[in-house]
Amino acid sequence: MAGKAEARKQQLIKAAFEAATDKGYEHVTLQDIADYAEVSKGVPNYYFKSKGDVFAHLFEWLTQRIFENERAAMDEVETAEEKLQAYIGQVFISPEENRTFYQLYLDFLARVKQEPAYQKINAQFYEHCFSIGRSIVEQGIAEGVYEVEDVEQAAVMIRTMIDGSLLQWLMRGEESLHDWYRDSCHEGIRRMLGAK
Amino acid sequence: MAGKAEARKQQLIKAAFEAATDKGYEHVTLQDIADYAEVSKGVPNYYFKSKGDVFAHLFEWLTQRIFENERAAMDEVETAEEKLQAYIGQVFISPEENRTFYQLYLDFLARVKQEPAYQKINAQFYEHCFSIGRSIVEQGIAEGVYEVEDVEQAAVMIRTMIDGSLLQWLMRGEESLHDWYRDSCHEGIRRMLGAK
DNA sequence: ATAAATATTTTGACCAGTCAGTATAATTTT
DNA sequence: AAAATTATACTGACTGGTCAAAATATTTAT
Repeated sequence: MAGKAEARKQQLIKAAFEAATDKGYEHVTLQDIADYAEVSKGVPNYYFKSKGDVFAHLFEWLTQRIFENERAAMDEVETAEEKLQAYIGQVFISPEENRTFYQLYLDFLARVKQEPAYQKINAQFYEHCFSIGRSIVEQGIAEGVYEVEDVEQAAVMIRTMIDGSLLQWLMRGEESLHDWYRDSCHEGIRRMLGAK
Repeated sequence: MAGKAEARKQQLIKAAFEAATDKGYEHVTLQDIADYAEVSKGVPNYYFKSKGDVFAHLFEWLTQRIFENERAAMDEVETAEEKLQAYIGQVFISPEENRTFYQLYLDFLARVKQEPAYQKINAQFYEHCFSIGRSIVEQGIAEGVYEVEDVEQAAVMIRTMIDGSLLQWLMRGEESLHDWYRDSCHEGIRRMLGAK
């Protein structure tokens, strides 16, 4: 039963996610992961090489999920401007989800330097983000609504703006600024792209 | 000898900074701080309430120092465009310094949620950053080189862009992209400000 | 089909190591 | 000598990982 083992792993990753959301990344112990998954202490180490291995898989799951949601939101609409709006809208999905997901993402980022595995996962995530940016910019140029010299630069800067905005919103801890950051980010990106 | 105690504290903060740079924030122990300061284990606890207290002071020192350097760089020049360039130039001071300082700053950011004291220190830092942004934007408008509707929004977005760029550069781990991110960030901000 | 044998998964006690903080002793300063 | 400062030994709590035994599932033999 290979599927069974995979399901267990998923269960443990989910448990680690919930534990991290509740207690904060750095305070999660193997015991916590086991408790949240309602299994005994030995199980995480049976399915994963180590605690760090559990978190690496969680990081992968997290970034994959964020990316897929963003991509899916964009696929719902047609024009470049609509796609940008859908993208931003999905990124700034809600204060609750953003707090949970982005705080954990930030915890991972802080450890990228120490964990080569994390760096690779994040590089993949960035690549996905850049591909989203590129497709919006290229389409926008084709539609004649954007005007940029360097598509790659614009694609990268879109994500820069998004991460900077989310980070700042999260750090300021003011729930109510969520809409403001979403709109400011959106507006800033449009100005950067020379939107008509 | 009040000055003596203050000097000792400074020595311990510096030691914590060096230890964190070498071993990574989360791996620094009280023993490390003592070792780097070349004192014995009991000393940090004599001058600070706890290890967390040492780090809180380090965080304050770090953000204060970053801000003062930025402000000083700007004061060297006259026009808004020059000030923006000086600001960006100081932010992207060098790959080595950026890696050290910004990695540690990131470690702190990841813990802002858990530590109310950190949140306050960072709020103060942001306030300083925004004041820099405001002064550049206001002067630029007065000089007729920038054109923005909302000064406060522009000021905040400048820092958003900077933090996003530094974060991404740091995460990608490609030393050589440093100049590229500096220039892209600069260019992006100028476009955002509607620079002539 | 049933029982025995084998393989897989789960349990939880345990170990070895770490570390923050404390207590007390020694030393230096005033 | 008294007070302030520093050194050192110690404690108590905690954690990641191990492992032998138990439970459960799967396969094989009768």
